[in-house]
Amino acid sequence: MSHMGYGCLMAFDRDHVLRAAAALLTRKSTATMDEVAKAAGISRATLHRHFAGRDALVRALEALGIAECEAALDAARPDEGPARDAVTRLVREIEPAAGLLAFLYTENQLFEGEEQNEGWARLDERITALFRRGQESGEFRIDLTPVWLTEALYGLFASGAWAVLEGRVAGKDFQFNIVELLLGGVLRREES
Amino acid sequence: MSHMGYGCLMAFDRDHVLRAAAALLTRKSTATMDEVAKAAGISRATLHRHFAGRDALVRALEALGIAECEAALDAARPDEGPARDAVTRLVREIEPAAGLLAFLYTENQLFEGEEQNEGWARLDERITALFRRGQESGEFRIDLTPVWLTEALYGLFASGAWAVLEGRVAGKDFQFNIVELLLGGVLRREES
DNA sequence: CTTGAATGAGACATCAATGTCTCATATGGG
DNA sequence: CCCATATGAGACATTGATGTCTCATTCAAG
Repeated sequence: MSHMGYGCLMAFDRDHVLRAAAALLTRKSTATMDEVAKAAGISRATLHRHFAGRDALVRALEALGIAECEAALDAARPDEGPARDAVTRLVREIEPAAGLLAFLYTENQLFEGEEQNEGWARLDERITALFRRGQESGEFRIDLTPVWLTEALYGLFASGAWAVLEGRVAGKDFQFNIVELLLGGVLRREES
Repeated sequence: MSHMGYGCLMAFDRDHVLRAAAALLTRKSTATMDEVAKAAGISRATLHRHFAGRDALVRALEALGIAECEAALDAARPDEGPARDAVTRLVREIEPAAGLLAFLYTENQLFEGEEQNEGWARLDERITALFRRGQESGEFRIDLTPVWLTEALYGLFASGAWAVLEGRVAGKDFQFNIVELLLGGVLRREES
């Protein structure tokens, strides 16, 4: 009782449960608590003991998604080197979280109330800053706002994640597809 | 009674109701039948008389979205002129339906059962064909598959619609933002 | 005016998911 | 071995949305 810290007997792995929930909800955003529990391999009672309710579960997933994105941003070193390379690194680092991100992106109920997690604003700011840096260095065109580019990047993440999920595109092309489309666009160019 | 065709006394405007529902559900995808009815300015009873249930309503919205997209494709003349111009026309024509499209795009329950509306497949095919035409004519790069480009276009539509809805980007920039990003990409180029 | 049709308002039953509870069981530590 | 703790299974009440029903009202046509 003294130190009930993590790791005593706990057959319960919070991280594992969250990831299972994310994987399921990415495919079926209306999944029941029962289905989530089943997907995580635990009973509904246990799921409910650790997450006060569906809302709390979604909030936890939101926090997880934000944390993974921030970690990805850290790992991508967005302030180093050419902005285009930083964008490439960012997409690569965020790829494992793309499914979760796609789910959260569509869970617009999160953004209904005014009490939205300020983590999104931080993320937006960091990604926006990256695009702005690319514009100021002359690498990126300046007629598309950094805010729009950030939104578009989210959309491409969602599209990419779903396209892979449904088997329309190969999972190994995820990074290539997003980076090449975002940076280079569709038009063919004669260039270096 | 003889000819109860549309237009007798009907204060009920099916199209108006569907558009109100689309506008509401685009912002709050979990809106109640009650809220939908209120948003459409009719009673829940009437709403229920014309749409057997929430499911039927969503199906009707799906059919409306597909019809609008097909109309947009027709109007865009995807087989005429340079493919890049056809894409530009397509984005312009589809813009009014972008919000509805974004809602349907996230309503992935529609694609759970195997009985998904074949209209999507037709649309996918037509848009994919446009990108393929651009590749074959040498306008578009060939290292991004037409299928991915189609998925990405959907994602950009959703991103654009939401960004406008939340006031992050100006509505008048919708077409420009999407077309320029999709065709030209972010990288700055020295060119014509 | 009279009539038929559609609507609005509200009552009502139904149903699914949620949240809470109890109890039996297993498991690890002392 | 004994105890504490966490879990699984399931019963149970609650809640919110849904779908159905009735009835009064309105409105246009005849």
